[in-house]
Amino acid sequence: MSSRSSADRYTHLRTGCADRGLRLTPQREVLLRVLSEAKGHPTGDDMVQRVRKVLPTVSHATVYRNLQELLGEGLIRTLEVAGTAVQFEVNSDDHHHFVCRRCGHVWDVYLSSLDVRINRRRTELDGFQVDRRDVQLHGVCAGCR
Amino acid sequence: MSSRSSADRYTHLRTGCADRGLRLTPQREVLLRVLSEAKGHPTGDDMVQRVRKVLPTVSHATVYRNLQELLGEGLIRTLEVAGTAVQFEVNSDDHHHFVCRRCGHVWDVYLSSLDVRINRRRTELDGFQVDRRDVQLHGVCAGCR
DNA sequence: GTACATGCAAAAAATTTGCAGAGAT
DNA sequence: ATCTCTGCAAATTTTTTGCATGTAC
Repeated sequence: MSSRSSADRYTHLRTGCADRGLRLTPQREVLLRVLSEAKGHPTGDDMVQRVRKVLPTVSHATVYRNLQELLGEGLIRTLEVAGTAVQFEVNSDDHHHFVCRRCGHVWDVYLSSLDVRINRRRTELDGFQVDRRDVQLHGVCAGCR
Repeated sequence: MSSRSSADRYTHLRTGCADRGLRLTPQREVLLRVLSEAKGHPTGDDMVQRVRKVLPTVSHATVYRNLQELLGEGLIRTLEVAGTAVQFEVNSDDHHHFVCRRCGHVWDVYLSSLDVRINRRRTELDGFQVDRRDVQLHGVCAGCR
């Protein structure tokens, strides 16, 4: 309900890494910090730039590899915005998104309730583990109408 | 409810283009056909290859430009799968998706009901036009567990 | 000590752009 | 005649890979 603080997010990511046996290298540590402090929806390259403010020699490869790893562990997630680089977001608040199909901008959407009922007859998900339900509203924002 | 046929999808796309003043060039016509017949979630480059089966000289630029245009008009949509090319899908059935965070594969999910209530106090969407509500389930598929 | 992580540098993949000419209305 | 659309070709952007070296545990 209440927004999680940046420090909380950092702790959550750090614990998540530890639990999964991911070592806490300086590069990864800075990335986690950057992620936990991120507002909006930075791209992979954004992240490289931000980490470089602290560790100027960090390589693209390292940041991208780490992002992939965190994604695979479910610690961060991505957003779909066609025609741009993948945008990342830290798993924290339970919020959703509106994406404008004209300008591609993303707005956060908070729900007061969400009821999703899967049609099991038409959907094959046996043995699947569902960790998250994301709602994306698509349309045209006020500025683009 | 029932699946729309490929011919119906094609008609829908073609009408959509006409309504918006998009000319029906041979290249665009083949692309619409390819889109309407697409199973799964082809990438931009997939689409180039498929159009080239009919028009071998079509350029990347043309296909990508057209995809962007159709996206902007809301006639097709994209899916988010980190670490892959953008995947497209024709606006047709009212289905949703499960994305495996390990292998990145996408499964179609059909819902028997969907109730989304926006918290207006916390969400600023005044003057926004919402055309679609997409649910993405995230987790780990049976094969990756 | 050992598996994991990084840097480097290059390659691969994906997408966009400018411009001149062709085609639709 | 005009405005849209295309092809070409190159550039840009984004992401990944292989391998030798370094380091957290």
